[in-house]
Amino acid sequence: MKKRQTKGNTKRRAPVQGRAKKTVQSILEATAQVLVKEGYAKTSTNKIAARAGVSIGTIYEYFPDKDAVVAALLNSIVFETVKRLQGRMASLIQEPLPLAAKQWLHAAVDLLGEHAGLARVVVEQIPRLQEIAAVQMIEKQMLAFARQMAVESGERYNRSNLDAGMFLVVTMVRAAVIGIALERPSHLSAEELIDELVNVMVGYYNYRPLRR
Amino acid sequence: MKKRQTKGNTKRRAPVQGRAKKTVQSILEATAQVLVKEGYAKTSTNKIAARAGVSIGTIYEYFPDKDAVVAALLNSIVFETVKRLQGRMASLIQEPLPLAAKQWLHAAVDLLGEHAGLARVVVEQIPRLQEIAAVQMIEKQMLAFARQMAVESGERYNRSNLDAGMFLVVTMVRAAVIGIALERPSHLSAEELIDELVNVMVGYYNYRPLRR
DNA sequence: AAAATATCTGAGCTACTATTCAGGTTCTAC
DNA sequence: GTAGAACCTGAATAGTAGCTCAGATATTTT
Repeated sequence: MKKRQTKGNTKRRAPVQGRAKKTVQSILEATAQVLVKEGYAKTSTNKIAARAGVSIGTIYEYFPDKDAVVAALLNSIVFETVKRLQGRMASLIQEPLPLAAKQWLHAAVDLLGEHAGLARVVVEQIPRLQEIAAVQMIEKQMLAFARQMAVESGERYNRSNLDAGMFLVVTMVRAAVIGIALERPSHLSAEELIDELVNVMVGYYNYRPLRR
Repeated sequence: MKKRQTKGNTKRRAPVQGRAKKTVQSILEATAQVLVKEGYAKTSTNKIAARAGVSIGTIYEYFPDKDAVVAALLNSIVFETVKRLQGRMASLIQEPLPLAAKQWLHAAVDLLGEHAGLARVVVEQIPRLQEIAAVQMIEKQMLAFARQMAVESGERYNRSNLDAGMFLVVTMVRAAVIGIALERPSHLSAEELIDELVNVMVGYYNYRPLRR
């Protein structure tokens, strides 16, 4: 079935003519649809080809394997969205931190919410998510925020618990954002959950343990 | 391949003789090994049977399908471990909360850490994890802690932000525990991460926003 | 318009997969 | 010791997976 060992031919043609670019685009769109409808495990290159209205061979003209198609889809969605939000993001740096954090969180929750069906599949079914470039990019932004909040919160941190704190903040905020966007109980609004999440963060950064 | 629709025959024999119980046990052990070695997607009933040294038919004598085998494995591990920790858990209720939380977190991190290889596969590759009884059981305990801490922390909460806070705490602590047990960078000890996690919680519960 | 290149097709190959079932073996109860 | 239940076997069924490749079609370059 697989031949993961003999990687050999990971390179494929890049589309150069207009029609080929459209073909690739339709493959990505079909991939999103099949993923949402069938889940990752039942998504096959044959189904993608059928839905895209292209022959199976065409997929392998541009992608070395199934995972490459999925990775390309995710990268295209995230990079496109990040580009759209870039302006808003840039202006955030000037604002007072809790407010900036709040807006960043809103943007992140919205991004996931817009593609909820796909995001659900991606988050809970796709293995090796961390290896995808687009995901790494977003986490890097989160880390920047976390570090800045820690720095501004003053002298409590030494080298070691700064690292620990940042690791936790990144891990926990990621989970919270995903939870708010995809698993939020209907009686809670994203708005109030984000407010409360900011409270968690501010509470933590303001907190001074009695003695260490 | 599958016939999820026509569920029909979900019932199988339960082992009654000693030899059958041993067989089932060896199937579960083999399942754990194959899962760790191959990952969920590449785990097949045939591989499990081969590793367990039983014929493929035997698996279907006791389990209706592949997922049932995996679910049985997880339930057996968690229930067994929970039973082992039951005494420790019970005595926790009396202790002051931050300390109790800390010990509970330690137990949870240890539990995952003891089965790290398997836990990694389970957490990142197994779909519909929430449906497994053993998982629900652990989350329920977590919720109990979160609620008690909120109650003891006094009058800040109204109905709505109490719910929001609990949702966040459960979501975030789950992610933190998994992260500490499975993705902890080597220069950070579980000990200090747990301490810092308790700080996050206590900081949050003590925090009083300026105005609402 | 011919040659070169890009694009696309789909039958076909191999390697699995989950699951069944007819029949054999071992145990337990009478 | 014999009937019947419990247990176990493994060839067989029917299906899907990923992926290749020889060749057809379309576009661009010369």
